[in-house]
This record gives sequence, structure tokens and C-alpha cells, in this order.
Amino acid sequence: MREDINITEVARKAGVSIATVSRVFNNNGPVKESTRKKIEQVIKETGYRPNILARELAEKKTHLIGVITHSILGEGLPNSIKGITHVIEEKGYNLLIGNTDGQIEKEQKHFEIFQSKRVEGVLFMTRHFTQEHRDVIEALPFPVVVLLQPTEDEKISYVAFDEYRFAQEATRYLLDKGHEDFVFIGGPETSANSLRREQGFKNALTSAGYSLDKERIIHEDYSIEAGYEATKRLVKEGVPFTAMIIANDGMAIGAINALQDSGYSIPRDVSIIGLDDTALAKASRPSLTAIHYSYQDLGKEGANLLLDKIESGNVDFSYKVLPYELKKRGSTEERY
Amino acid sequence: MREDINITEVARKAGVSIATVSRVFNNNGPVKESTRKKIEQVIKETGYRPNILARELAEKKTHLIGVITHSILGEGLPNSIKGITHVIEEKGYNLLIGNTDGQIEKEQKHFEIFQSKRVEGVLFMTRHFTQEHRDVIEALPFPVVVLLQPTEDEKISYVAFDEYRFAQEATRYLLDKGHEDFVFIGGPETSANSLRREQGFKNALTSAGYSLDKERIIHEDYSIEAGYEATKRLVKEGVPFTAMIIANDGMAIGAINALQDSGYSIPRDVSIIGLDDTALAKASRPSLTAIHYSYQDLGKEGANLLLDKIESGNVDFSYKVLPYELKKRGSTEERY
DNA sequence: CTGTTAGCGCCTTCAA
DNA sequence: TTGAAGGCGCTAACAG
Repeated sequence: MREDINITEVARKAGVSIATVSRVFNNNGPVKESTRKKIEQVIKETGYRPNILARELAEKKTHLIGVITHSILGEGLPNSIKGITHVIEEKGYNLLIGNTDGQIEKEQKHFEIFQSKRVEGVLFMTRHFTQEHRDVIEALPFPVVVLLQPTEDEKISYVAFDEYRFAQEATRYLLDKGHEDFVFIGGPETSANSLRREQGFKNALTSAGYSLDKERIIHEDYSIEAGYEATKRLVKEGVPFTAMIIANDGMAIGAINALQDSGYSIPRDVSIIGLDDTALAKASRPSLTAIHYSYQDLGKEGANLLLDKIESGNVDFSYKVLPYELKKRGSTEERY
Repeated sequence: MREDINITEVARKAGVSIATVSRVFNNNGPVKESTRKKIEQVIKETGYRPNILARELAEKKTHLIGVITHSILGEGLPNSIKGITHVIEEKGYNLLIGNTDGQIEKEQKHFEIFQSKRVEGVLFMTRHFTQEHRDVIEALPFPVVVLLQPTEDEKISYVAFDEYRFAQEATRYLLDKGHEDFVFIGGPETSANSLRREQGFKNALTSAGYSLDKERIIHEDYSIEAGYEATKRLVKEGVPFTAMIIANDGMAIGAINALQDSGYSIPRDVSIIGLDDTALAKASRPSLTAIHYSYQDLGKEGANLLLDKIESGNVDFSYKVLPYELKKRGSTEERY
């Protein structure tokens, strides 16, 4: 470890003024070739790196993008972060991460820290978007783009998936195959994303003329184990069903395992669609029919939108809904 | 969006000097209750947040920790980042992330950027640790802790798993169960981590008096598909084996599926151990016997070690090897 | 208890 | 082509 060195020191060693060193480093303004060489020499010898804090303070630009997220686990969120870094590093920005673990106080805290750090914009991921969020965000001195949640506010821009629609489409797919007895396993009731999927599911059924009993809508915590237990319970209670729409693929795998352990065959006895398509879906036996969408694109689109706002200064409302695709695999089958 | 406001402005509005505002905000130095109230009032009204860049420039402290990582995907790395944030946020530090996608030039670039940003320390994750890394790190003006790789250098501290030993133990476990015909599927030959596992595997066999042919050591890219294809190939070529040690659980799942698709039964015909234990291991049928270790602990231990160096100024060499555990599940069985 | 002032390291006119 | 000097927003003595 050697010591930090500053511009004054470099200037002294090179026998020039700090202004000249600055010109060399930033390659602006004219500098005689010989003095440039000399300065570059000193820079190399000392390992000098300009203190960006000082530069940023002077320039009033930090090139910092903040990401506030409720989790960095799972397959989705890391992918979205990868998409984000991909876009912003290309343009010379750096990423500051704030993890909230889903706690609202931490969201607030990170917005404050980021404001203090003078980030130039924030990408915000949360499990549900509330009026409180709107108030906080509108008072912030930098643009914010919300990811995953429609903001339902003509001021705050967002990028999200069309969960209502793809849940509807998955359900219709099985309706078209002749299924009539459905079960839906969603995430926690506090998850706005899961609720939108549930709505899409319900709408597909009711608009096809079916009604559904309460026991056919179940809320679990997205884990494989929860999917397993919930399905075991259904079997034990003798609820008749031939089709399952499951909010994520982890719970879907749990359901497949539970049914198989109970002596059922998939897809012969029950067809299953996961509204989420991670590595698990392809690895399972049978492989899982699932709705696929790209978290990496979510990150990319969000970052592009945010950078656009930052660089153009135009913070008008805009939003983007990302595409999805139904991947047909082994867990679904015609029903006669 | 409202404008950024600075300390001078707040002081003016409150009719005091900036020093007093500073005292209030940092809660140091004495301030009369009435003027404190007044200043707090103005702060609330204006939404003032001190510009941390300026503060940090003055204090020469950034409270910034950099993480340089070759990937943020998969189950391991996000967990280690979670462990890191958990520790550092507790102590008031923030996390700056640099993603290298495994490219060496990007590693170098991020070290430079971080140096410019005046991070106070860096946690460095890479696929293999070289002499070049040592040279770069030793010239840096802040402490670095390497994660995942033993540095083999009495100067650069690290936290890692004991891959050699757990691969050895997994192999011995199956040897003890009577297996004699082994296959090892490792990661890419460029992966230092995978090579250490391979060495552990080989050592267990040779020190038990067995030799092994080349075709029994295979290198793939860690994906489920690669594990599947490699195993299919083995079956087709008629290589006889009853035990597999596989570097990660993704490839292990691929192997299980391939064997089952070829009409074999697990664990009756073949026993399989994955040297890695993610959600996949428990979800598979049969569930996968695997070596479990905690990436979250890796992050925590690394962060603790780094913060300790930063705060104590003591940058002496130290290292930590994390524990592991063999989780016995359904993919392994006695062989008579 | 409060205000004044000298930095922190760099960029950017403005002169020379 | 170069240097001098002011300013970015804040902290930390040092006076009062």
C-alpha cells in the first residue's frame, strides 16, 4: 500500500502548476508536448489518480446511479442489476446499491443517503408502490424510475412486466386445452405483483363463465417447500383439480414434487404452469411450462430510461411494459 | 423534483452561521435549544441534505467499500453481496459494485475507478488469482481482501472455502460406501476453484490406492445442459461407473436427469454428490447429496475482515477458511 | 454558545 | 502555452 497523492504534489514534482496537470489529465486545453511528457512521467511514477470527490464537487456531477432494491437474491433481481450495470458502465456511471430487505424504513433511509451522496438518479424496486412512495419521490432532487411496479401516477416513470395479462394468457391456454378445475397458488397477499397475477387468473376464468371457490386461491411465500406443502394439503382435502397456475416456478416445482409423491402423474393428471421461468423450470422432470420474461431487459430498459432523463433533463412521465412469452414444456397437456 | 440546497442557504434562512448548522446536523458541539429548533425547522422545510461529497472531501473519509466481482448471477454471489451489505451498512458504509464479467481488463479498470472514488477498501472476487493481481493490489492505497481464492501470498488477506478438502471428503464418503468406479465433472479448466476440487477428488482416490483414466475427469461450463450432455456421452461410450462427484449442483441435476432418461435409477445404479448446494439440490428427485457452504458467511467474514483493517489501520496478512458440511440426501447409496 | 476562517483536491476562468 | 486565484460545500480549529 502506498499513499494517496494529490495534484499539488504531482505539479510540484513536475515543476509546473496544478492547472497544467489538470489539463494533461483531462486532455483539455493546450499543453506543450515536452511538459505533457514530463507530467505523464510523474503520474506514472507516483500512481496518481485524481480524487474524484474533489472533481465532482467542483463539477457538481457524481456519475453515480443508485439502485434501491428489496432483495438481491433469487434469479430475477441479480439479472436486473446485471442489465443495469451493463448500460450505465458503458456511459461512465457507477452503481451504488441499497438493499432494503423489504423494510420501508430502509427504503426511506436509502433515498436520504443517496440524496446526500448526490446520486444523479435512482432505480427503485419495491414489493408494492404506495402513496407514501409517490410523496417521497416527488420531493427528491433527482429523477427516479420505478422497476417492477406500475406507479399509477402520471408523474413517476416506470418499467414493468404485464403480470395481469400473462397470468390471464396462461390460464386461457389451459382453458383452451379443456381444463375446468383450476387452482392458483400466489405469493404473499402483500405482494402487489402476485395480486396482479391473481387478478389476471380470475379474470380469465370468470370471463370464460366459470366461478371459483376460495380454497382454490392460495397464498404462500414463493418457496419450493411452501409449494410442496400447499399442494399436499389440497390433495389431502380432496379438492378436485386438473390445472394449476402458480405464481413462481419455485412453488411450481414444489407442487410437481408433491403431486408425484402422492402418486399422480404430471401432466397426465394435472397440468401446471409457472408464471416465472428460471433455471429450475427447465431442470425439473417433467420440465415446467412457464411464462418467460427477462429481468435483464428490465434493468436495461430502466437504466436507459433513467439515463435519458438525467442527460436530457426531460423528466416527463413515461413507462414501458416488457414482453413475455409462454414457454410450452412438459408439465401441460390437453384434457379430454 | 426540487432543487438541491446547501448549508449556506440553510444558515441564511435560519439567520445563523454555517458552523452552527453543521453542529446541529452532526450533533456535535453545543447549540442553544432555541436556535437548534429553528435550524431543524429550516432543514425540514427545505429538505436539506448535506452534500456528502463535500463532507468527505473535508474529512478525507468516504465510507465507501468497493466490491469487484466476476459475476452477480447464480445463487452464490448474490448471497455473498447480501452478507457484505449486511455488515457494512450496519457500520455506516456504502457499497459500490463493479462487475467484471470475468474480464481482466475490467478488473484493472475497476480498481482504478475505485481508487479515484477513494473507496476505503475493496473486496475482490475473481475466478483465478495471479501474480499480476498481487502486483496491482500491493500498489493500491487501500486494503483489499480477496474472496473465494487463497492468495498464496503472505501479504494479501483472503477468505475462502476449503475446496480441496471438501472434494476429498465427498469422494471418501462414497469410497467408504464401497464405490470403486468414479467420474468427476468439473467446471472449466480455467477455473481455479474447480481445479482445487479436482485435486481433492484425485487425492482421495489415489491415496485409497486407485488410479483413474482420463475420461473420468471431464470439464464443462457449470450449466445444467452441460451436465446432461456430458453424462449422456459417458453412458453412450459405455464407461462403467457407479459414483459421480460433480463440481456444482446444476451439472449434478443435469447428470441425474441424463441417467434417468437413459433408464438408470438414482441412487440404485449411480450415486451422485454435488460440491455445491443451492435450491436446485433440494428440489431435484431424488434430492441431491451435496456439500453445503455459506456464501453469505463468505461475504460477512470478508467484510468484517476488511472493516477491521480499515478501522484499525492494521493491514497485516490474515485469512479465514470457512466451514462446510456434507448434506446427505437421496442421491447417494451404499454399494455392495 | 456562536461566528470566522482555513483548508480538503480539483476545475475553470482570466491574465500573462 | 502556462500560472494565479476563486469557488464547489463542508468540517474543524480558533476566537470571541
